[in-house]
Amino acid sequence: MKNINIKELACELKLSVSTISKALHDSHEISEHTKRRVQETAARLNYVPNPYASSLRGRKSKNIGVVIPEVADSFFSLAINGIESVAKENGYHVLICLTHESFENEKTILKEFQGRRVDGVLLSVSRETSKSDHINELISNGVPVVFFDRVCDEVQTAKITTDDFESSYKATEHLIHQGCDKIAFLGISKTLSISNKRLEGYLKALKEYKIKADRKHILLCTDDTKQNYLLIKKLLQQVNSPNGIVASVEKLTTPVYKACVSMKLKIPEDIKVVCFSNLETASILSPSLTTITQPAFEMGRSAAKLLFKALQKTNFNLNEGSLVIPSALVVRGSTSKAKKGMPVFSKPVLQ
Amino acid sequence: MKNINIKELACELKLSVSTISKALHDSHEISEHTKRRVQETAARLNYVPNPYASSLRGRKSKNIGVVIPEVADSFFSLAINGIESVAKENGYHVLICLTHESFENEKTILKEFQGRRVDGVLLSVSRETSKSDHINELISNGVPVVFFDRVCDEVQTAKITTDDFESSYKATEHLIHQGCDKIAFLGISKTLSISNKRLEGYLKALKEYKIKADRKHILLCTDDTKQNYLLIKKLLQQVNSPNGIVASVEKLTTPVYKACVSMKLKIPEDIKVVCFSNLETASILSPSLTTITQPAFEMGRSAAKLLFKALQKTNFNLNEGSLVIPSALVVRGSTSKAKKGMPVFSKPVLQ
DNA sequence: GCTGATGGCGAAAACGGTTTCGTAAATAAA
DNA sequence: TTTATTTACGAAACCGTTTTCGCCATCAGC
Repeated sequence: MKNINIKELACELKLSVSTISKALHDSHEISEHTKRRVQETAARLNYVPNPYASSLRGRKSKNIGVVIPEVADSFFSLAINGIESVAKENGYHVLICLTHESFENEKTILKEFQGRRVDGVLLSVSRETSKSDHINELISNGVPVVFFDRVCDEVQTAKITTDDFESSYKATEHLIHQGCDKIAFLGISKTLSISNKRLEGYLKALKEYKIKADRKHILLCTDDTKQNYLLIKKLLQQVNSPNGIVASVEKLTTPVYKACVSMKLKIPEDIKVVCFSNLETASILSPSLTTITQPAFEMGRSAAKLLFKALQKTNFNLNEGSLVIPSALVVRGSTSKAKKGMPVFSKPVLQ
Repeated sequence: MKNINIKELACELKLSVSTISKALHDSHEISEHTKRRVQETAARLNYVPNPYASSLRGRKSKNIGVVIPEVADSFFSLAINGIESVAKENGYHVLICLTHESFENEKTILKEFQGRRVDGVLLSVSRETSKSDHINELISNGVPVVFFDRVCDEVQTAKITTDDFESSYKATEHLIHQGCDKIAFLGISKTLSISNKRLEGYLKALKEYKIKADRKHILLCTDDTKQNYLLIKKLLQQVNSPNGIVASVEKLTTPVYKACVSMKLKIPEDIKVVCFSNLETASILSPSLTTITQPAFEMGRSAAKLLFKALQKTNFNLNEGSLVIPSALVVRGSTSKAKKGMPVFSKPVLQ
């Protein structure tokens, strides 16, 4: 059925446009009788308000922007689920914008958001992002921003993160306890908050256990899976080849496993692997993967909740809303000391 | 820097609002000199046009809606990548709406879209969707809809699908060739297009190879992973337990593998598994998973391209744009006849 | 019977752009 | 020189809502 606008609806009901609008918003100015009449006729004639007219007048779009590096990643897709659940509760829509890990893309997107296409932004920065002017400008233009996972420390706003440092420390410590003494760390960025904190946690653990950190064991991966595979393979070919790997992001899982297969290294006998990952399939990998599982859904939810608080109360101070939600180390086969019924190739060196 | 509107910009330049608007849209009515002046000042004063004002007047939102059951799924997240790439090329934004497989949610979302929040819709219906009035109403209100993957046959519009019937046939045939004679099919809906076509392909293969279809081997799974696990376990416990499984959606992978582990059934020795899936980790599962890999990215791109064609040409007939993009059967360990160095427990029955 | 509240509604101004139409000056054609 | 055309711009309508303000009627209080 053809859709009408408020003017036609007013005409049909022989009421003014303003009365219709008020009736549909349940205003106290309008009698119950009229409200019912309006609502019934609106439903009958298939009236759906034009959101742009409302947004223009009301200065709010009922959209929030979610700016993330990519969507084909368990962490981000679970976070989206969390965000969407809160958005829905608040009658909001979710605009997903992908930076594809490009700083330029991120700048372009945030610039556009200054036009008020969205009322607020949930942001997980690209791995190229090291400056934050574009974010501060958005905020200074009145669009609240809440970071989640990948933050810019110098921006004064709420940040929902997980305990990157501690969990990376735990992951590394776990590898050490399992007998690794040459542990590699796979990062994805020199500037990215999470990558650095995870690196620091790793280094702290090495230091604590008196293991000398080796520059050659710290690998900076790229955005390309194929290339990462080659880089990891090269890592495994070097003279002092590692017997443990901490992979700081999920997308490195497949290249790590494949590189090991190609190098005929058995996990966990020859090399043990732990990965920051939310892959549902971690438990059915060959071998099952020990992971640092991030609270992706909760992080999305918390970030969105905070954003909506800021949108509701004008004087809400986002600086005080930051939250750290702990990740969990889930120990599985890829770091076990010896696989049942299988020969042990690597000797535990510590413990 | 504080953001200004077109009126203030006009004031600053001592020009009229209409001249500014035209200059920024590179209208022939405006002199090159003025255009440059306007563009420079606009950039300097940080002018970002309000999209709602434009949308209201111009009757287009520069948004497309993507309505899908869920986002934490490789197929859909890859499809989103494809969609987003095309949207970006066209200067559009992507509004992601999740139905969570609920028909009611789907109806609510499409109803809202009648308000013109989006210029067009890419839709993959929920598994509960069996009627299509809500879709037809949206279309009859002038919002073009392109289906992808999960379609409603009776709706007259473009559909981008993959060869569900054929690939399911191939998957089943492959299992038969590998020696399975009791093959189970795991579906997710009685009404869903893909589920039914895949079921038919499966049945066709059984018939072709003179294998009697067994009602007890056709399982309707739910939306809950835990429950699916239990259902599959029950399937494997029955008297005439299957020695092959065709799982029609990706999310069934984990429960299938876990159910097999719990039943102490070895894949592929005791039971072979093929799954419709775009999981990147398929190749590193234990054992690696034979998949029907759908062209998710391409399907997203094609659907989006078609939608934009319809948005550009007013008389474009979407009925003629339908496309079937073939899936690929990628044979891996979960269906191999015998694993190297491992005893073969199940005997090939056919061939 | 007069004043002050109150309840129920309508007219009109916003919101910030785009687009149509008009017009003055400059240029070209006659 | 006169007329037609082109160039470059401005005024104002318009998109569909929301919201402010004003109005009239009714009613209570005195």
